[in-house]
Amino acid sequence: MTRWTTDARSRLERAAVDLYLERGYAETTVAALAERAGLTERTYFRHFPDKREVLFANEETLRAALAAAVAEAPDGDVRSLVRAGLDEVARRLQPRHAELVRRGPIVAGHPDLQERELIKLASWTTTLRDAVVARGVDEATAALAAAVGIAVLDVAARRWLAGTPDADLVAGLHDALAGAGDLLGA
Amino acid sequence: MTRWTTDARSRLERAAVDLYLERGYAETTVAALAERAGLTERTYFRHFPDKREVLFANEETLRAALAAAVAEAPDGDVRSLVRAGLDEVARRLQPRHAELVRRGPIVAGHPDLQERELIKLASWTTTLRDAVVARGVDEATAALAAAVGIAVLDVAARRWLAGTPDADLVAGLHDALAGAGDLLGA
DNA sequence: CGCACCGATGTCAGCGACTGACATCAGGGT
DNA sequence: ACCCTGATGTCAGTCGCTGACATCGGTGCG
Repeated sequence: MTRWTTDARSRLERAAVDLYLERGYAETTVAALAERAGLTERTYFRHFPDKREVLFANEETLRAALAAAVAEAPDGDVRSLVRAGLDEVARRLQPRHAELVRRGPIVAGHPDLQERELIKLASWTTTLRDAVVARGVDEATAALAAAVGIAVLDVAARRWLAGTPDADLVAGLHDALAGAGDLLGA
Repeated sequence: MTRWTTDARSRLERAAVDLYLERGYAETTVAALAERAGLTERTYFRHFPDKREVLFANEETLRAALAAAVAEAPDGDVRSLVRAGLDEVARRLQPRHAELVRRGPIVAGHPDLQERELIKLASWTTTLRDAVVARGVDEATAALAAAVGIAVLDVAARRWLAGTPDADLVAGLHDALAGAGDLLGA
């Protein structure tokens, strides 16, 4: 029983997706967004550092899960470490198909938002690299494996988002990894 | 003999690097940058769409060269097409080691600039993919090969920038490609 | 029970990135 | 000579974002 509703943050997230879809991202003012959530512009900026971040709030959770999965993976081989991490992310993405499909067009339509998405991906890459290094792999190998792994995950995820909601992302990821192996190894 | 010096654009580019290094990116005002170049803030924005782009002006040239290299590559195999593109970029990057090392810390210190750099990389990926598709490769394979190829190039380039100016980026790229093949194909 | 403190929010003023509209002015072509 | 073009300057305004300070219900402590 607090004075303020405790879901300010999620109200802002919903208001953002709604308004960005209704009026477009560029045409939506942070003030308008906050008002839709029953808050002030200033309060918005206490929850999110800028106008874009509201669309990427949960990515941090995925990053942590990625690191944890690598840390707890049973085997010490580079390939299986990376795969453990990627699989975990894929598993967690799977139930969010609808949400991501809804958010997709917003991001696709605005370079600013694409940039933000790309830097999240890049942070996954460094996270994955560091987690693999922590398991005893040398830096150079880890950096290469992480970069390639995340790149493949990205391709698989895009394919998955373009398909039906019940398509299996984990399976798609494995296909893509195999495909990449064919391309590079032949 | 025009009324205005024709090198306004390059003056802005030099002023930007200088000031971003002297005072820092965030602390540098576009107005100050333009003044250093003997111009007005408004004029700056007629040459570059925003405060960051001045640091990435020539990337477009590289993108075009990447597309051209793939289009003119002799062999039709996916691997050699991608490799032709990556090699061309690496070759053109080689002489720019000093410049890139100088620009590196600026970009590294500011997420905004990293984002811009990442979206340039992403545009290389789609360019490469489209160029490979134009050579008759199916879309899915091309997308995967382009994503992995650019990711490997990125890793190789970072390694190269961390080393001595005379290190061979093309050779480093080939090493990285081989390394990625080992990782995925084993 | 009262009170002092805390934490989420509101208010206000201000900076800087970016844009649209209009003015200026040398050079080039007619 | 004259008009037109293109790069620039000037001005006003919007919006993202921030620091400083005020507000006020809840919480815990005496």
